[in-house]
Amino acid sequence: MSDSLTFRLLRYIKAAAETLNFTRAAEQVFVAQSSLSSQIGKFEDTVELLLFARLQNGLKLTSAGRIVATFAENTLKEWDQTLAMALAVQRNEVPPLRLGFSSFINAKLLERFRENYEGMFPGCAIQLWSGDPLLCLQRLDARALDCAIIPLPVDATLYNVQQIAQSPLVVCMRSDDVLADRAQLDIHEVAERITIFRDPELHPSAHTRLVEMFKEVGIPIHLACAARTPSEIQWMVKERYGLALIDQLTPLDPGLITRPIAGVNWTADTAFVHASHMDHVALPFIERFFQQTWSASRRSKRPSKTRHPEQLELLG
Amino acid sequence: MSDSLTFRLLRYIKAAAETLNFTRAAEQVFVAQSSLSSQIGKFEDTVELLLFARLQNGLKLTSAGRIVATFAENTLKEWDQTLAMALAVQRNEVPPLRLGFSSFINAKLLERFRENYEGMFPGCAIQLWSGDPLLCLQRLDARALDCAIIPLPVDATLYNVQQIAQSPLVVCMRSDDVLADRAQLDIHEVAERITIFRDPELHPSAHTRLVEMFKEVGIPIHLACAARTPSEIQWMVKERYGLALIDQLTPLDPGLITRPIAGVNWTADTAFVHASHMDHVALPFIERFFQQTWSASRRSKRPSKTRHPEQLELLG
DNA sequence: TTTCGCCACAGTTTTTGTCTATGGCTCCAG
DNA sequence: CTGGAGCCATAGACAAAAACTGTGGCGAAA
Repeated sequence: MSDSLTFRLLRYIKAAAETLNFTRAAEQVFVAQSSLSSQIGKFEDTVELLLFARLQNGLKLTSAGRIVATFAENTLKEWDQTLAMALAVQRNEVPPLRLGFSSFINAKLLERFRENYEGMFPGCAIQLWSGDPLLCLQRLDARALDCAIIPLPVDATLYNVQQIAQSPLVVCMRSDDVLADRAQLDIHEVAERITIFRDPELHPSAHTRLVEMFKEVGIPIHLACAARTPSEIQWMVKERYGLALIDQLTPLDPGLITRPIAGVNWTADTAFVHASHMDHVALPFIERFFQQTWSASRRSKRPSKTRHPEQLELLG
Repeated sequence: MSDSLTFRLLRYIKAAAETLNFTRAAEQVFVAQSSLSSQIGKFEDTVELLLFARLQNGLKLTSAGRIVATFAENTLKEWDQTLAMALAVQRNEVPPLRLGFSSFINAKLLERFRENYEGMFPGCAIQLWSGDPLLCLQRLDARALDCAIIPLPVDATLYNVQQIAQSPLVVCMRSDDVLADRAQLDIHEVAERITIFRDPELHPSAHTRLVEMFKEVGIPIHLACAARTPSEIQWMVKERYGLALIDQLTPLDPGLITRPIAGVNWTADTAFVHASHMDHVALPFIERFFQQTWSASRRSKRPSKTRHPEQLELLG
C-alpha cells in the first residue's frame, strides 16, 4: 500500500542513496543516525523490499533500491515544483508567462498552448511577445522572456529545446502561375524562381540551414527579396516578385496556392524553447505537458487525405 | 518543505477531491471523518495553502487544490507502479519483456531500447519476437506479447501507440542503375519502376496508406514483387526485379544505393506499441522513458550533412 | 592491539494520528 | 418556524510512530 511511505522517508532514501552512508545521510537531513537507519529499516521490513545492501565495506544500492531512489528523487523535485506553483497560483502571484513567438509559426500552436495553459492555471496570464527567433533567444538570455515558440534550428546546447511541430515546406505561388496545374514540383525547376526568403538576420541559423539544403540539391540560393513576416512574403508572391518556400500550414491569402516539392524532405520545424535557468514557476509543468501531449497528439494523426486542394488541412 | 506531507495524506486529498465531501472521502479511505478533516486542515495550515473552499453548499477545489490533487493522483499511481516494479525486480520475478518487432524497423532502435532497459532494470530479460506488424498486434491482443516496435500506421484507438522514429523513404536501386548518378528523383519518373513492395498482408494498413500516397501524386501502384523482409527486398532489387521504397536508414547490401524522392514527404515511421491492459510491470516505465528521451533525443539532431553518399548516416 | 567509523538496537520522550463525542451551520420537509 | 438530516470543525483521550540519547558490535586502518 501507499501508506508507510512519507515524503520525509523519501528524503532519507534520497540522502542515503546519494551518500551511501547512513551517518552522513542523517546529517544531511538533520536527524539522528538512528532515526534514519530505523526508518529505512522499518520501511524495508514493511514493504519487504531491501533498498540497501549492508556490506562490510559500506552500503550499496540494490536494483530495487535504485528504482525507489529514482522515484524518490523525481517525486521530491516534482513536489517542490507543485508546491511552488500552487502557492503562486493561490496568491495570484504567478508572473505573466512571457512567451516569445515568431510570426512564422503556426498560429494554431499558440492557440492550443494558450487554451491548455488557461485550463491548467486559470487566471494566469500569458504575455505574448512577437519577435524574430534571434530576438527571442536574446531575450531569453536576458531573462526578458520565459520561453518562446520559434522555428528550428536552435542551438540545443544553449537552450532547452523541445520540438512541438513539424510540417513540410511547400512552394507558394500565384494561382495563375504557369506551374499551378502541377500537383507537385521538382526542386530544380522552381529553385531559381524561389527568390523570396525570410530576412536572414531574423534567424541566421535557419537561413544557414536553408542555404545548406539548397546546396545539398546542387542549387545556389538566390535571394532577391527578404521579408520579415509571412504576410509580407505572400504579398511579394502576389506582386510577382518570385516564389517562396513556406510552411504548408500557413494560412494563405486568396489568389495564392502552394505546391509540394518533389525529391526533398524539407520541413518547417517548430520548437518550444526556454533557457536552462527555469525562471518561471510554470515552466516545469509546461515542459511535462509538451512531453506528454506532444507525443500523445502524434498518435491520432497520420491523416491520409488527398493532396490536391489549395493547401493541406491543419493538423492537431 | 516536503515534510508534513505523507502518502496517506495524498490519498486523503485525492479522495476528497474526487468526492468533494469529507465524510464520504473519509469512508473511502477508511478513517473517521474528523481524521481526514483535521489532516487536510492541518496540512493547509502548515503549507499555507487552501486546497478546498468550504462553501455553504459543500466543498469546492481551489485552483491550487486542483494542482495539488493532480499531483497526488499522479504520484500515487507512480508509486504503485514503482513499488510493483521494485518488488518484482528484487524477487527476480520480472517476467521477460516479450517485445515484438518487425524486421522493417531500424535495428538501432532495438539496440538502444535493449541498452536502456538493461540499464534501468539490470538482469531483466527481453524476449524478442520477430514478426510482421499484423502478427505483432494480434499477439498483443492475445496477450502473447507485451509490446512491440513496428512501423506505423497503427490504429491508435485500439492500442497505445507512441511514435519513436521517423525517417524519409528513399528509392533503393542498383548502383549501376541509369538513375544512379542523380542526386534525387522525381517520383513520377521512377514510380512505374517501383514494383517491389512489402507483402501487403504483413501490414495491410501500411500498404493501404502506401496506395493512398501513390494516388495522391496521381500514380497507380504497380506491385510486381511482394517481399517479406528487407533483405528480400534488397535481393530483388539486386536481381533487377525493380526498384523499392525503403527506409533511408536501412543498412544497404553492397551494390545498392538509395536516392531521395523529390516532391513528396514520404516517411517511414516507427512506433512503440502496447495494448491498453498494461500487463507487464515495466511498461509504465518504458512509456515514460520514451516520452522523455524521445523528445529529448530530437533535440540534438537536425544534422545538415551533405546528401550524396550511398546513404545518409544513422540518426541518434 | 587499539582506534575509528559505521551501523544496529534499546529505552525514553515527543510528536503525530486516530477515535469518539459534540457543537454549529445550512437546507429542507412538515 | 421548527425539527431532523447532512456536513464540517473542534476537543480530549488514547495509540502509534518517530525522534533522541546512549551503547555495543564489527571491520578497517593505524
